[in-house]
Amino acid sequence: MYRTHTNGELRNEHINKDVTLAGWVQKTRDKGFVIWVDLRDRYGITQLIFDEERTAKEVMNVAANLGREFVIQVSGTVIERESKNSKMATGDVEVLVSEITILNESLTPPFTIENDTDGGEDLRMKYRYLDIRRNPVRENLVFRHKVSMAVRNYLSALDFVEVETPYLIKSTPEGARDFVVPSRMNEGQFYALPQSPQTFKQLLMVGGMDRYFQIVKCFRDEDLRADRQPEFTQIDCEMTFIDQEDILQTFEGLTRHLLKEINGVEIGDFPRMTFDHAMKTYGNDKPDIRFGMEFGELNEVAQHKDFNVFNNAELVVGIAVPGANTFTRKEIDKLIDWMKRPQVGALGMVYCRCNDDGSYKSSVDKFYDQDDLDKWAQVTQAKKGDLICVLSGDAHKVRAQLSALRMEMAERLGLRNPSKFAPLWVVDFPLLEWDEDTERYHAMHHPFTSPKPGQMELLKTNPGDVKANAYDLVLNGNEIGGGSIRIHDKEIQSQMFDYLGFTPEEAKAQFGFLMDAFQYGAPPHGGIAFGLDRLVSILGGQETIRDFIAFPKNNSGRDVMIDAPAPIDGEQLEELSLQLNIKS
RNA sequence: GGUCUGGUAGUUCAGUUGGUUAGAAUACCUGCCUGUCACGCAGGGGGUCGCGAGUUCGAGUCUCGUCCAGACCGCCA
Repeated sequence: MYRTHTNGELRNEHINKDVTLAGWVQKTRDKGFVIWVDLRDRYGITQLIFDEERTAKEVMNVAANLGREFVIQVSGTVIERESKNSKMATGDVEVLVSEITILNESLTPPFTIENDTDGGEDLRMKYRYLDIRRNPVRENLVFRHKVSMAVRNYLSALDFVEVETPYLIKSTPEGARDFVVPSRMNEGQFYALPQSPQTFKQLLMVGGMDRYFQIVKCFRDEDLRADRQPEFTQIDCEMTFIDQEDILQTFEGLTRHLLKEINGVEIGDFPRMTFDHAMKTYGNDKPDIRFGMEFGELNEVAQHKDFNVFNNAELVVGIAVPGANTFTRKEIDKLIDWMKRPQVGALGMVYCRCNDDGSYKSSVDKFYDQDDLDKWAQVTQAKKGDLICVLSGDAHKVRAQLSALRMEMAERLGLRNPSKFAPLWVVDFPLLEWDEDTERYHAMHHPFTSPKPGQMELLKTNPGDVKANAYDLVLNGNEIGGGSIRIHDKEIQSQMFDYLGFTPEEAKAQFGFLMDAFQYGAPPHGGIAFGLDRLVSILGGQETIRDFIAFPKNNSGRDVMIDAPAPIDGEQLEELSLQLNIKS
């Protein structure tokens, strides 16, 4: 037996007990006459004591030569400490060691194994197994486990069944790039790793499973972000004989349950907002509604003066940044530069200080008098002390730019409080989205999404206006889930593929299996998928999902610990009938 | 594909206008220390300034290229 207790366990009531402990050496404090060793495991730290009067010389010698992260096993007696440490759970006691075994030595770790490590991101990823020994990382993984279990328990209680779907499937041109896997037994052919189990879960509904979920890895070969990994985990769900309202109710219930169980936060009915309203009011289809700064459209009050920049713009729109009239000219100029960076792409910004005495001072006083500016303030709901920021130009672009400004200002003003939770349903998404590159419409959600009832005809005349039975769940400005009511009729599905530019042959080759299935009594169905990594990080109050993934990839999609991806040897290529054609 | 930031001791960083032997903290090693818990004290070792080229009497510092890391835009149905 390696241990009788963990290192988080011993208390006053264990005094005089003989115990055996095992773990890692966190730190040794060698005073000569006495040596203390902090012994660590997942559960905590227990102080060991070696004392020249009570400890055998050989044992004392071993203790004096312990290094950080050595793995040891000790036996001894629990004793009361002479000086207690109220900051430690085990701080009333220590173990007087009589036997010690070094189970494994350790090199000096390249960074400190402490809550606030001195190690940089890079190094921590390379030695992730050491990083995982640190409390914050370990706690995040345990936190993720708790969320997963809460999801499984909640959905299982509602008769959802977790079914595994295959990872080796078929590549499709829609959506993100696929990761592909060559097939040795089928020369020149490739599997693709799923971007989501979408078609399989629909086939499970055709198969009569009624309610399905799966906590499942998905794969997308696209560039990474702080909140985006090439392999990520979804809570994938699908239900039969339901309409949109059933889905929203069910998964609002799940989310409310998680917020309560995990965060102890009680939230009533989630607000709902149409896609159009979200874009108009927040410039964004995933608005953070923890704070205001709603858009005020100023075309009526700001155009038809002598200011041609506004007169020529499709949209003039502004926000009132609370309490920001204290910004100096220099700070505002810096902000305008920030807005002009290519990442945001604004051409300029007009501002107006709302003075504490009720007067206004704007960067365009030449064109607008106090009455004009007062109207701006009314439209943007600006109060005394605020700073109104106004952008103009192409409506689509300007909304995106103002949205970026809104989020940046919220960040700077500390309005993005991670312990506050503001969920929101965004509904009535457009079915289609115009793609500039290919000059055609493509599915905004995916090609299996059903249009709103009675809108099939509109597809022929105004495809961009067709709304879909599609919805997103937004939490604190992050899309944490999205789904739709699916098409379950072969004819409508064929028409949809047709509108999306698939020839009947292509549609049959790629999704023939699904349309075949629809001919055998496919029931009405729909579902939703949550991004687990993102959900967990938001519930955990943190920004990056990497901290909640045991072995994440870096910015360029590499695993720096195992050094993947890596070349394969000629023999493997030969076996797969592959030849490399590397340029440069 | 693009924009920006960074790369100096094991680690985190400083390094002025281009100028002596490149520093600090921490980690590591040695010794001392009768209750430590961020122990303390004394001493010590430790550098391909990411890599390559250029400018210069002289480059950690300036220029160009390149590699790596991070954030963002494009992309992510």
